[in-house]
Amino acid sequence: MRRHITFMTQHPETGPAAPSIEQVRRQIARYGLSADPQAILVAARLMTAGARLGQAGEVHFGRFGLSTGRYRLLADLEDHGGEKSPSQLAATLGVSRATVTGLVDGLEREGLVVRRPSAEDGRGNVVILTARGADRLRELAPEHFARMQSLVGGLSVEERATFLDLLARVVAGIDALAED
Amino acid sequence: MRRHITFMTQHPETGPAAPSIEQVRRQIARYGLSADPQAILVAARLMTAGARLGQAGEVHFGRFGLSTGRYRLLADLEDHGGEKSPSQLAATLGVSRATVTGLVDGLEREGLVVRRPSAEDGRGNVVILTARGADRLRELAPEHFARMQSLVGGLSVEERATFLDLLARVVAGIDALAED
DNA sequence: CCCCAATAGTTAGGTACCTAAGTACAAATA
DNA sequence: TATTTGTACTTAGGTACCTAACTATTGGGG
Repeated sequence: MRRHITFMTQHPETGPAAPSIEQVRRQIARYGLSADPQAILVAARLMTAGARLGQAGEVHFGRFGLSTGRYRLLADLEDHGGEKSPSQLAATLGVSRATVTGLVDGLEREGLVVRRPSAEDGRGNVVILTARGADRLRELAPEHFARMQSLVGGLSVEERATFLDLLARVVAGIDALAED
Repeated sequence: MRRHITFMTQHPETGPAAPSIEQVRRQIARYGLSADPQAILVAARLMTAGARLGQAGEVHFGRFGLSTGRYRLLADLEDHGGEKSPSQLAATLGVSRATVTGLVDGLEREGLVVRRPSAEDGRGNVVILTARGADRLRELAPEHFARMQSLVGGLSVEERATFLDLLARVVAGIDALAED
């Protein structure tokens, strides 16, 4: 039971080419810098992997008539009893309130959530998961979790633990990328 | 010497909340599935990290009046002698030709590249890196590589090697997410 | 020699993000 | 009590992606 999805149905086949260590060395040399090629390579590969993963995620969720952002909103909503304000959603999803507005717009068009004015706060809305929305989540769950699991299926339990640890430490360093 | 950048100048402060193992367990239980919570957690964290890294990357490149996509195009161009067709760029960057059209549009507006009709192929263009474009790359290189390096600065050389290996194996499994 | 399929690039429409500005309402303060 | 400050959400405009459709040109097969 596939829906009218007009995006992300073709396999792009491509995916960003992972940079090679030689390419990195060449770049560093070109500007006469003293950076560690291995470190740069790891960072570059991680960014490439992140982009590829993001694109694959869109294809994945597209199969269910959703996008990554819409799925995350729906799942977060269900995790919170099916009712939450846009501001709360923005905070836990880590996106701006404007983005939540857009996501809810789309989900509401599809009938997966509804907006109701907040009882306590005259300024606020409450986004409510509909039965249709809950159905959609239930429907995609088996395939979703199976695919997520197969994503890291090539790693042993110990390797996954190691990966989780290393990943967390890199994530902690992400702010170094953007800090003033 | 910062440029007229109107996007991504505020620190969003937020960043997607990393899912907890309990949250994952709850989701799996809700649908009566038998997925391995640890595996799901790793996959979810990786997707979150990818998204965060992508956003941080935009902030990073925004400091130089560029975006991740535009920087990658510029760098690839320089790596290739400063001249390449849009199709070739699309292939190595792993994006669609339509996306390259948009990226080149922006870069051409800024005077960092120019489009010239191809001599061999009447259908084709050649995108050429301008002196201004090369200057921009040279200008941002020190800060760029320093930040990239500090991104993985929390990892030892051995850990980085391990991370690179594990990452490659996960990337190899990415297609499992989107395959038919 | 001509036609037709394949390719190069652009355009149109859609999605997710962002920032900044605008509107409505709440809460704190003078 | 009136004003000011802060918060909630939306809207406007911008960027990067995507697919699908369209134009132009190339190149192979009848």
